[in-house]
Amino acid sequence: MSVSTDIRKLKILFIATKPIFAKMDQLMFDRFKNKFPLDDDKWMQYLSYFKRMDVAAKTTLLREGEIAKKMFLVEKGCLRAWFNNDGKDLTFQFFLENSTVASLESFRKEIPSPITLETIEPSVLWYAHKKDIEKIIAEISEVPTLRDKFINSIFERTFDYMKHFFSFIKDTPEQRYLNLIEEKPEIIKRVPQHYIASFLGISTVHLSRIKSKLAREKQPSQGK
Amino acid sequence: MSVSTDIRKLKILFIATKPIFAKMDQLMFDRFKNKFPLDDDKWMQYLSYFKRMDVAAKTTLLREGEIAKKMFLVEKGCLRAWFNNDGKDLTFQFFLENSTVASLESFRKEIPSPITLETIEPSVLWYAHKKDIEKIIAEISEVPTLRDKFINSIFERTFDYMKHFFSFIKDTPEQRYLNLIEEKPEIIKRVPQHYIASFLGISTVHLSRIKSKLAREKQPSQGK
DNA sequence: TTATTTTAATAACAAATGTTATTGCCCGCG
DNA sequence: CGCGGGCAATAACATTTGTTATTAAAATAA
Repeated sequence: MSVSTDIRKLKILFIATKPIFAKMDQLMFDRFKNKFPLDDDKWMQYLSYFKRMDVAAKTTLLREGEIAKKMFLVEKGCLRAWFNNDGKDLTFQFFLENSTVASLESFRKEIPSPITLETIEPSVLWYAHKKDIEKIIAEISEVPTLRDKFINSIFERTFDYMKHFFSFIKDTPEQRYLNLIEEKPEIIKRVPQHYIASFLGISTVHLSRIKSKLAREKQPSQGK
Repeated sequence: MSVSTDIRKLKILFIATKPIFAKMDQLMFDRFKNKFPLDDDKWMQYLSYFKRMDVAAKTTLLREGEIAKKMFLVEKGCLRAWFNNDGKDLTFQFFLENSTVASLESFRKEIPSPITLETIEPSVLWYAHKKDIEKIIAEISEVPTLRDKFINSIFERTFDYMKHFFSFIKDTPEQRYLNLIEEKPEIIKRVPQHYIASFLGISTVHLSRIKSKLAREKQPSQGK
């Protein structure tokens, strides 16, 4: 259980990914612009920074200890961020379509990443290198309205983490599970349960118990 | 227990505070500059935005539901941020000397604050109004180096919340308590234990148990 | 000082949660 | 197809944690 860093996790980026230098389609283009709100002209300049990659499930994109040099955007698929604690694989975040993905602290400070990034489903990602992302951010930062939008997005992330932390001091695990169903139903549907358990801060057994309890409460009478 | 929003909590700012329009001293000046890194000239322009206030312990600076229009800096004293959940008073953050204090989400988005800000000790604070803080931030944002520093500080806050959240999925309450002793020993010394308990996500009784267990382990033999 | 209120420790009991082990299902791979 | 591994449900038991109540100490106010 603490032994097996299994073989799939050892696949390295350039082995697993076979980058495909496809053209970014309109949908993806719009998503990027939402994250990095430059106008179209500027964008055309920068599009070449981004490369598409097609990866299998359980592919590691960044390993704990490495320094994050790329930022990813999810066109299709599902990822998780996790760290190892005492032999246990603890998942603390999920990423679905339209998310930007990076080991944020490693990316910004160029320190070894405390976390691992890994696909859960086969995924289509776009990535760019830190240097190039920084060029875009620098450009954004010169325009007051864009800059505000960018800064807002950072604050929003902070608020998200705050709220998640709040739920650990105010909610029971059952309530946290219900919140997740309410707020991110896609996660429940697409992510294996044992990953969700660690995200909620409980054991897999306990999550299973919560589910069966909820199921029981919902249909107290279910004649044969 | 859930009933008493006692009288002291109802003291309102301008009753409790008696603003003293003192001159900001050199130490405080330096602290501000650390948070809002403008050069001295600019600072002189802005100093008048800040007002000093002297408040008693248990004074409410911002009540849940109000919109935050001020940001505070702590010259001396200790504050906490808390919210009410199901009749329980849950503390999620402490502020000591040299902290900036605000209901961040309320301050930025001008929405009712989900939290209450309250002094724990008699405190000396400096505050400025949102409009004025925004002027300073706008100015900072025009200078690339200062802007980077500012953005970094936002990220740092995000990382702090992330790490605190991590500790809820990887550590036992006992370990979280030990971490707090290690990382913020001042908090342990100055903050009543029942506030620390909710910060750690446990009951007061349980924190008390943890403490006595640790004390027991430390001195297994303590002859008469 | 005396009287109140706040805070902390402890015990006793109840409830929640973790651990380990077992079983069965499902799915991808040979 | 059939096999093996990953995944989920469940049971049984151990441990942790919460709740309520009691008491004492400490801080604060009158």
